[in-house]
Amino acid sequence: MSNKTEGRARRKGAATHDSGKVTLEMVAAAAGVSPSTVSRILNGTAVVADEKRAAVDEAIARLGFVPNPMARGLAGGRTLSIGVVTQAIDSPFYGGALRGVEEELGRAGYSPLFVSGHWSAAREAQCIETLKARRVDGIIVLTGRLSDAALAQQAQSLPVVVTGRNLVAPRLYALNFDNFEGARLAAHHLLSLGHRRIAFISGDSRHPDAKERLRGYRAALEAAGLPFEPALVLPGNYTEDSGRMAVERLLDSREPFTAIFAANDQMAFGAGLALHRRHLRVPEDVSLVGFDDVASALYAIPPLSTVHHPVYELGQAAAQAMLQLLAGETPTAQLPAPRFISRESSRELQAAPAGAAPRARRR
Amino acid sequence: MSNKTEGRARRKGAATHDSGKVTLEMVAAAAGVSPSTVSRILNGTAVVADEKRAAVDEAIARLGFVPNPMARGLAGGRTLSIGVVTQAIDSPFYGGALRGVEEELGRAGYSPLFVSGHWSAAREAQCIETLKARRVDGIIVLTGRLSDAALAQQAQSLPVVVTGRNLVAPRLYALNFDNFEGARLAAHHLLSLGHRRIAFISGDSRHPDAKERLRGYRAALEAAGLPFEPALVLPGNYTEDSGRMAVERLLDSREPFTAIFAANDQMAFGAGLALHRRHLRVPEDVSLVGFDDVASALYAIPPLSTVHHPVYELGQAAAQAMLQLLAGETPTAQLPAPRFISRESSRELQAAPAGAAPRARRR
DNA sequence: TTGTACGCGTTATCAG
DNA sequence: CTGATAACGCGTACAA
Repeated sequence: MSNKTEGRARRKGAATHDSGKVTLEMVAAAAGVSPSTVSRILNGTAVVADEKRAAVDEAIARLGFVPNPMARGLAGGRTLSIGVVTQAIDSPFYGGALRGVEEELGRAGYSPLFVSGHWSAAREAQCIETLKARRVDGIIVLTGRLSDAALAQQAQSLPVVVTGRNLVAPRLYALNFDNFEGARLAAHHLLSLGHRRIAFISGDSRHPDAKERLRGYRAALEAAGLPFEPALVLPGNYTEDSGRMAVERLLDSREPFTAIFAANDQMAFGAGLALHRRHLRVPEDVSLVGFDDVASALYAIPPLSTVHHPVYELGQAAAQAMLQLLAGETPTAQLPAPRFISRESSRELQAAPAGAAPRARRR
Repeated sequence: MSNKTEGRARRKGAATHDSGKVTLEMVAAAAGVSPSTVSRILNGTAVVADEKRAAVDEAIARLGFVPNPMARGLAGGRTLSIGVVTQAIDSPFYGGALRGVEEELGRAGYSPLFVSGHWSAAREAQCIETLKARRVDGIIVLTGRLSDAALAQQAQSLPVVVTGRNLVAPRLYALNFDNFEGARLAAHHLLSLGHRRIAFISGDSRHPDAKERLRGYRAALEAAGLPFEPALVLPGNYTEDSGRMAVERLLDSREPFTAIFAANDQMAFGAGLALHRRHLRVPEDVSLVGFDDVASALYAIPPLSTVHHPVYELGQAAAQAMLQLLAGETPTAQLPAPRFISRESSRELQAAPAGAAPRARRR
C-alpha cells in the first residue's frame, strides 16, 4: 500500500495546486476501513456498522475531505450538474428563474450550468451540445425556441424539463404557466374599468406563450361581447423598443383607443415611453397594463399594473421536476395560477369623448 | 485488446444512457494510432506527423468524438471551468457582466459556474467552498463583500480575479472601474447645468465603490467651490426602495435642493417614484441622475441621465484576465473610462426662487 | 456487513 | 515523433 501512495505522490504534472487535497483513500486509511466502505457511507449505497460509520464521519470532518466531482463523474456516470438553457442570462425576466433553479438544485447537491441561447434555435442546439459534452445529468430548457420534436429527441438520451410549452414525451416534463388565463385576467381588468378599445401589443407569434397571451386577450373581449379589431393588435417582440414602436404606429394610425395591454412588461415600458414622448399621460389619458411583473414594474412611473408571473417559483419547480425525473419518479410540480396585480398605470375610463383617438398634446 | 473492450461493454452500473459515447480510445483505433497521439493532437502538446494528424482529425469528425471533461479533469488536474461568484444572478446590474464572462470564457473552451453570494460575506465564502469542491480552475469574484485578506488567501490556492476594488496579491488580479471619476462626471454635469444644491443618495459605505462615488461627488462640489452639506447626503443601499425612502426623508427634512444624484440607477428609480408620489416632476422640478446605465435606464420615464458603467466589458475583461492568469501571464485587461450619458432626467436649472425647497404640490 | 479489484476516459512520463 | 503504461479519485460487481 505504501508503495502505491508513494507512486501517486511522486507524480508530477497532476493537480497544479495540491494544497491539501484529501482523497477518499486517505479517509479510509485514517478511519481504518476500506475505501469502498467510505464510498458506501457517502452515497448511502449500503448499510454500514454504526461504529465504522462514526469513525469515517470523524475522519472526513478532521481531514476536511471533499469528494472530487470529476472522479465521481467518471466512475459513477453522474456529474451532479444540470444544464440550464436560457435565452439571455441578463434578462430581467429569466433572472428570477435562474435563482429559483440555483437554490432548489443546490439543496440537493446539484449545480446548475447556465448557458444562453440568445433566442436562436441554432445556438440553443449548440448549447445543448456543450452541456452534453460536459456530461450534465439533465437539461432544463427555460422557454426555448427548439422544436418539440428536437426536445423529445434530446429526452431520449437525457432527462429534460422544459418550461413555456405543453408537451408530453418520455423522460420529459413540460411545465407551463397559464398564459391564456393571465392575459384574460389582464384584459378583463381593463374591461371592468370601462375600457372598450384596448390595444394589444403582442409578442413574437413563434412563441407559444405569445400566442396564448393573444388568445387570452381575445377571449376576454369575446366574453364581454366586444368584436375583435385587428387594427388594435400590434406586433412586438418582447423588447422595450418593439413596444415603443408599436405605440408610435398605433398613434400614427389614428385608431381610437383608451388602454393598452402589452404582452410583457418590457414592451409596456417601451409603450409608456412612447406615450410620454407624445405627451399622453398614464393612466389619465391611457391605461397601460403589462405581463410578467418583473422587478422593475413596481418602480416604473407610474407603477405598472401587470400579471404576476411567478418566475422564481418557475425555476424552483423546474428544478424539482428535474430532481424527480432523475430519481425515476414522475414529476408533479405545478405552477401557481396567474394573479393580476393592479397598480397605478390603469384606472377607470373617464367620461371622455368615447372613441376619440388620443392625440399628441402640444406642450 | 478485444477482451478489454468487451470487458467495458459488459460493465453495468456505469453511464446510464450510453447512447453513442465515443472515446478517445476508439478514435485512436479508428485512426490506427495510439491514444497518446490522439491526446497530443487534441491538446497540441507535441508535434505530430501531418499524416497521422489528418487520419485522427478525420476519425474524430467521422465518429463525432467529444472529449470527456470529467476524464480530462481527473487526469490533467484541470476542469476547464471557472467559478464566478456574483451577488445576485438576477440583478439588472450583474446580468450584463455574466454575459461578458460567459462569452469570453466560452471562446477559450472554458465554462463558467455561477453562484450567488446574496450580499453576505459568509455566503460568499461558502460559495467559494462549493466552487473549490467542484475543482474549478479559477475564481472570478464580481464585487464581493469578502475582505481583501480573505481574497488574497484564496489566491494562494487558486487564481483569482476580483472586480470593484484595488488589491495586489500574487495570482490575483483586481479589475476596477473608475467610480470616483464617474461620480465626479455626474456631479459636474449637474453643476454645469446650474444646480447648486445637489442631494446625493449613497450606497452602502462598506462597499468600496460606494465610497468612491461619494468621494467623486464631493470632489466635484469642491472643484466648484461649493461647501459640502451633510444634510444633502442620504444613506441608501443600492436598492430601489432605499432610494425611495431617501427622497422621502429628504423632502420631509425641508432641506432645499434642485437636483438628486443617486449612486446607482436602481436608487434613482426609487427616487423618481418618491418624487412622482409627491407630485414633483423630473426634470422640470428636480433633475435626477443615476449611475451604472442599466438597460432599463433608457426606458425610464423620463429616460435617465446616468454614468455608463461598461458591465459587459467588465465581464469580458475579468474573463480575459483569468485566462491570462491561467496561462501564467500577467493580466493586462483594463476597463474603459467612465462616460456620462445625458438623457432627459436632468436639465438646466430654471430661474426659480433660489433655495426654495421643492414641495409636494397639491393635485 | 465488508474488502478486493477493476474500470470510468484522459493525460503525463518515460523509453524507444 | 510515437507508443506503452501508470496514474487521476471514486463507484460497484463480486467474493468473502
